[in-house]
Amino acid sequence: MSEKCKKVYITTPIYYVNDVPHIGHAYTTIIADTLARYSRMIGMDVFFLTGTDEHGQKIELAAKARGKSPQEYADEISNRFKQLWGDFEISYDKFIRTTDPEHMKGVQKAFEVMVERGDIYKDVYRGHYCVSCETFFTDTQLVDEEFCPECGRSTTMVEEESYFFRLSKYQDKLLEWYENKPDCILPKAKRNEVINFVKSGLNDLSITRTSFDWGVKLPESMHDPKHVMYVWLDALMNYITALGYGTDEKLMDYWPAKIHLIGKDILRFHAIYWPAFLMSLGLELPHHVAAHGWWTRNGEKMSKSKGNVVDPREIADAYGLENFRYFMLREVPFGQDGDFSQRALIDRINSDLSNDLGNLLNRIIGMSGKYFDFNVQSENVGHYHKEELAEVEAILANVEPFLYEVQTNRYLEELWKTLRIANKAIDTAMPWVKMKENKEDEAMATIALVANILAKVSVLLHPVMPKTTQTIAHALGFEVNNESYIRLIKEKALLERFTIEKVPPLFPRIEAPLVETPGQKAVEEAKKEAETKADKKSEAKAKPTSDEKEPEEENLITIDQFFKVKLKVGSVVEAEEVPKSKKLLKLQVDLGEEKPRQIVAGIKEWYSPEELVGTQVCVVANLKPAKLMGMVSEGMLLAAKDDEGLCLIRPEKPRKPGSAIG
RNA sequence: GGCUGGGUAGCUCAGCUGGUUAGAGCGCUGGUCUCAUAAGCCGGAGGUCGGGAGUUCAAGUCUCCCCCCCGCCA
Repeated sequence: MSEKCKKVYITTPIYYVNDVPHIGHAYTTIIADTLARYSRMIGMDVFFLTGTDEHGQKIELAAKARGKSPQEYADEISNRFKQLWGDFEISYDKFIRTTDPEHMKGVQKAFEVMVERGDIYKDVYRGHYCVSCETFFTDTQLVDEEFCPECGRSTTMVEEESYFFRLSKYQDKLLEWYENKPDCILPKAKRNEVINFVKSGLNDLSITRTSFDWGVKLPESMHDPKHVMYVWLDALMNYITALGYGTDEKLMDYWPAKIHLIGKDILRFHAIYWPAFLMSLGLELPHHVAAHGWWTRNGEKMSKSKGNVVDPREIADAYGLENFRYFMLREVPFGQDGDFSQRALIDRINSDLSNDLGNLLNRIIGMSGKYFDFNVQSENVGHYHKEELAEVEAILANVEPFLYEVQTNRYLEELWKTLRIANKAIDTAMPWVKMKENKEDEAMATIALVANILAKVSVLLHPVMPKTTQTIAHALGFEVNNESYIRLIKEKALLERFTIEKVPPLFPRIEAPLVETPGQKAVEEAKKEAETKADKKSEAKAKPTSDEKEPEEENLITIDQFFKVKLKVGSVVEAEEVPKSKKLLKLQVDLGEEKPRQIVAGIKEWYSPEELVGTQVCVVANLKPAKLMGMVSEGMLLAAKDDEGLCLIRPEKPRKPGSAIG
């Protein structure tokens, strides 16, 4: 952050109220909170925004299904977010809702400006509409030119009057932006994706709808009351309406945003549409759009249907909010997906927080108490520990950029290097030996060195763990704030003296998982993991070379879960090669339904079309349709493969097409 | 199918413009101190750097081909 921009504006996305808060929301918000706290600590004037996105047909319908008005429903979910952020002590300055009157006015104002700029025109929107999903799709999104990519049902062509935004007009300007500001999109790898997308050509954007009501109406000046704004136009504008755009603009000098934190799923909207809107409005572009990855379970995306959703509140309650924050920010490189497991969380807490950080404080408390009645002076640190000091300062002088690039994992890693230096210094200097030799100055210098390192780390760790670091600071006899930041970090100074206070261990070690809910499966697994681990330890000592078998790592499923997969016998009625494909055959398979299913299978290397026709196969019948080389595939064949090749799994005797397998 | 980014120790990953015995953290393991939360510190175990070919005095690091994974697009 350069000196000239003292104002720092940080945002999370506004969360859509069709879902209650989950770990992904918590992750984004905690990153943003950390950046906001850091910026405040170093003396910036920070405005930190979060909120909820509440318009759109989905909300309208969800409300109706619950017998509520959209507003009632939105209020309810929006409150859930507000409550969670309250409980998580998120330091936001404003919580915006797209149903706020000021926001809606601001969006209308923006619409008018875009019209004046000649960037909006009226036309007809043609799209393929899936009644079941209530969603429009373009030609290219359709599967086999007809079917819904979401649910596989057939779609109908619908035409609707709509206003369009001239996105195409901004293609070159966007490319210039990406070119001139290499770090406008973080992480860098994502930037290429965006550039590619833009280079491939931008279509103008349909930005209004007439098919539902729950949204921001067009401005009066348009005299077109049947249109409402499409959700993305409405939603993205929150970043400026929150500052009063179009109403009371006194906060607008926080613009442009320092950083928009988002999940990778909404990168396109933030890296393409949003900057184009801003250009149209004649506003500056944000400095960074930073997209993070997902939290997964065993590599799979969390979802309600899989029952593997992790509740952030539950984890934070069990393990401590700040430990949880530390874990999320330390565990995974920014932009990458991270796998959540209690094992990983526990390992982080034990090795990083208990062993390295917490224990260091205890060592200081122990020695200072025993040898110096809890009073330690730093006067001889420079004399006895010049090298360690220099090493630590060199590391700490270079950590800031990691935070700006949202490389929180690297940032924390660097801080921990200094803790290692501190722990090592104690072992090398051995103050207890020095005390016996009556070298009290040296012993005190070592303790003061370590106390200073811990003090500096506390300051830089404060944005991540606000309360814990304050506890550490208090135990050392100081306060984390802008003043101590300037003194300890900016000026690289030492605290002259420490008045140490004995506190109980900050991070008790955790032996076994503390939570039992993230899906029954997950619990058992976590328990088993812990037990195995414990067993291994004790067994290793008792009988080092036992031939114990590793317990099955595979996840056991219940019979109910198995029966979710509908397996059926099918007869191959047609088969043909897929041109240009080395692997694929296109089959028509009779599953006893009205008409045969089309199944595209990667078996060309092992089977010819001729030998398949008339034979029977086993088919996964309720697989979501997929599009392979432009052809829809409505199922999957069962087959076995080893290094000698692939063979199909077939019924031993012919069965009626459609017979269930189970 | 097109285009990014990857495939490096059990795990997660560093390795810039090619150059001495390929690194870190965690895990495992041997040792050691005692101020400390059975923590710390020191050491070890050895990974054909996805496969193959090539360029070079020299390649994880460049070129070509192939295999596999993630992502974006079609």
